[in-house]
Amino acid sequence: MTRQRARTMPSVTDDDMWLDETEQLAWRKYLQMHRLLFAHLIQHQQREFGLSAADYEIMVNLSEAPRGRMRAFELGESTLWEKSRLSHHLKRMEQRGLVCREVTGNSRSPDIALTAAGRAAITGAAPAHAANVRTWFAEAIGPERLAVLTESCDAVMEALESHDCPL
Amino acid sequence: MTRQRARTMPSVTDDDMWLDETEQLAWRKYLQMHRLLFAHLIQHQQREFGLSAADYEIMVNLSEAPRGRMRAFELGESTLWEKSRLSHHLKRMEQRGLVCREVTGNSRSPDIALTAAGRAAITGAAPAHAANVRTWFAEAIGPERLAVLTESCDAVMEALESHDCPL
DNA sequence: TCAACTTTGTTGACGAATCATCTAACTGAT
DNA sequence: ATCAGTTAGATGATTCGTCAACAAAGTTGA
Repeated sequence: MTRQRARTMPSVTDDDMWLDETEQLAWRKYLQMHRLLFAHLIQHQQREFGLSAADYEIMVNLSEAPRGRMRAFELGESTLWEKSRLSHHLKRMEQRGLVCREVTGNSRSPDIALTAAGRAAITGAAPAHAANVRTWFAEAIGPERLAVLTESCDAVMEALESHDCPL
Repeated sequence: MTRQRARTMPSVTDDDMWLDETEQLAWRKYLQMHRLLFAHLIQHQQREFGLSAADYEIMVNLSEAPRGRMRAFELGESTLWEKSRLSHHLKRMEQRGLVCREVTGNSRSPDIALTAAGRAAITGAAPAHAANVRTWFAEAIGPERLAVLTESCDAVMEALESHDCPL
């Protein structure tokens, strides 16, 4: 599996630098699948519930939090978003009335909490979203291949962690 | 009361609407893997070569085209981008000197072609990109699982096409 | 107590993506 | 030839995401 025939200098004409046919196909198909799947999921959710993927991600995290409230940086950790993106997006969601900032007794930065409208929005959207993920992803792939996919995801993430890049 | 299992109609209270543990895990892991993988790929390419994922996608298509030139709508078909996104992005790439618009003999809309600088940019970046995709994706997953993944992608795309949504 | 440092969060500017709209060119039928 | 319908492409407004800089606390240490 390792690439034998390593040369002294990388060159664009050197086949070893490139993906072979199968890898190429797998990669392109993966890219296409991901793009299509997300186009469908997002479009659905946007059209039916007015929630973007970003909105949804925030609100799922909030709704699963112990008391329905989290500090902004905790949201940042679970979503892996940049803090500025998070800040900007929370401001917009606050203006739309989906979340609010509430100061807890002590004088730390405020918690982010779902408003009643916000909670209604996810609980309204979640079933349809779950159903879509199920039919288009989980059921389409099927249990055996899904298990393999999960392994593959682990393998990729391990490779990312071990191989150079601390990101 | 609402907990009894509906048989005839789908319902939000029906367990069948939700993802089970395994599906849930698979989906979240997939989301996380994709996010991490792309963060690494894009960051690398951006940092080392100043090319975004979008730039790269355009230029790969152009470099593989018969005579290194394509009509804009052909690029649109192979990238699956919206035409306005394509138009905006091509304008920016043109301003950066990566591509140019060239009118071919007859009076149709101009072809999009790589400039010398543009060609140099991909041929410079492509090996590193291919190597990254290989180590982080193809080799990490391994040939057997990669084959299964490819099947899964096909299955998802079929499901998307058959099931309602014309997108 | 004071200064350096880290953590948490905000802001503004700019690049990128989407949507709706608009234009020009091609197609084809009368 | 002309009018309608489609296709290819551009544009502007709006929104989203990133980057860099900033600010306000909290922490550590002399």
